Amino acid sequence: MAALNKQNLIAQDIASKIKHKIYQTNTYLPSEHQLCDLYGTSRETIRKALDQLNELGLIQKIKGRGSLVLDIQRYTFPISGITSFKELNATLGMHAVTKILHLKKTTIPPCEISKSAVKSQPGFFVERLRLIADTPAVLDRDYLLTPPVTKLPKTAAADSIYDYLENDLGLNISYATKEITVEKPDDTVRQALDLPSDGLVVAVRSHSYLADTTLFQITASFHRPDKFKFIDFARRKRVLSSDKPLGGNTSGK
Amino acid sequence: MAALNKQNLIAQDIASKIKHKIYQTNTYLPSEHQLCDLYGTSRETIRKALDQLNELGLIQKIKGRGSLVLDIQRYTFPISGITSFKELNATLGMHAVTKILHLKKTTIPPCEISKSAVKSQPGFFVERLRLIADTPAVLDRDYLLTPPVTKLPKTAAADSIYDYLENDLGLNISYATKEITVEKPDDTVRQALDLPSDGLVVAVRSHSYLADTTLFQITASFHRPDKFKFIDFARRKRVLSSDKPLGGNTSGK
DNA sequence: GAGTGGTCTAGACCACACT
DNA sequence: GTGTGGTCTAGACCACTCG
Repeated sequence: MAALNKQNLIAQDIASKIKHKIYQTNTYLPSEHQLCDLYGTSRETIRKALDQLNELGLIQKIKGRGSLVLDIQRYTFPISGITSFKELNATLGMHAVTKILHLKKTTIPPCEISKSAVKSQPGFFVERLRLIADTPAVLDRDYLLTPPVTKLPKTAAADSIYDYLENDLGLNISYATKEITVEKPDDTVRQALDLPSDGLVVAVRSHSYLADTTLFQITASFHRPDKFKFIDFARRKRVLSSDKPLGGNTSGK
Repeated sequence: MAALNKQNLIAQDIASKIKHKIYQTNTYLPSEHQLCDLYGTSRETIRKALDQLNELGLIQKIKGRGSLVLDIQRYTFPISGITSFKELNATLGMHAVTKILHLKKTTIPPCEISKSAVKSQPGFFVERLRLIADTPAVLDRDYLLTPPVTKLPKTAAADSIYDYLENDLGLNISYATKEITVEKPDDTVRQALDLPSDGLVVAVRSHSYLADTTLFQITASFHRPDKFKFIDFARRKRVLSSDKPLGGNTSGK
């Protein structure tokens, strides 16, 4: 399913060894040179594999010392980012259940779609309730646009939509924007999540795109405030601060 | 301040040109080959620069076509991730004001530090109120551990602690874990943010680390629910799913 | 000084998109 | 076919850490 190139295989192999404590927390991985021998590749390929693990927060590379296996995995494995509920459920062992409330083919009105979209689009609407330990925790509303998403069987919605889109429809899911706010629920949400009449709800709205930048999904997830937890691992990025262009070409005075 | 290597300079230059509309949204950047000529570097160096922009969500690389400038910058410039309030303020033009409520040197009790830390540590405690358009929006509580943070003048706290740590103390801020929940505020928070007695508050707690994995900061930010918005850009990562190690060595059945 | 990661190069071959 | 990005290589030099 994923790519079968060397750097990904190596990254997955090392990640798996970290997960299984073959490489232990607070110890160093073999040096890049040793990994070259181990996997029979060039150093740049090893480095690209390690970069993936670094980005995920599995390791920290320290110049002159080595690549240290970090401790954060426990609570940061793959949350945040763009991950499906089923994947979360699996990695966290949450013992959750999904109940489909609605699933229908409709025409999605522009207001439900990005501000930029002008005309309405056909697609699927799915409303699902997620129960954790038998109590309602999340209500998901998904709009799946039909130019890329041509079919959506009920079994896929009950299992994992992402899994279906990637493996059955062969879509190349690439990135998403996500926005978290706290707001007043509508009646459906309030009842489904069993919230008090003056209660608030955490709304996570996202737009998801394919590798060719096609928008294929708009989601709103409503979480009970007392069940909501969002965990993130972030690296410091220093790209956007300073402001003068390089010596190159345009924008002179 | 940042690194002075080619790939970073190129990334910053291109980011700046995107910001200034020299490279426009929904158009393609010059090809990697052209960028090689433009900057006089090898292609791998160009690619590493583009990878940074890709990771930030500024561009989308499409095989066979080119690197498309994305549209998302408007609302996703550098939020999320690990960014200081001052940086946010600057990039978003929020017109915000910081008021210092407390700043003192103390001994930080273990309970305020990571579960793993056992003994108490000396450090600074700072409590700051952030006003946006003259109304209280966020209360920040920062613990700065004194092994790395040796001094903390009041002017730094009023301006930007990150700026001070990076530029004056020369610390190499690298990564953070972050957790968002919704909870009942304590009295101080409720009063400072002017919340109703039964109201909720959004809590963002984070642990920040240096490049050598030293913990240097523990923060809790309390946001008024009606002012809170968290925006994120995320790329789909596919590293941690499958589970069999490579042909390499250990873990046989 | 020996070992580590950080950066960079100049090639190579591939897969994909467009025409 | 031409041009694009995706992957990979085998080297090089540097900066850092640690003994």
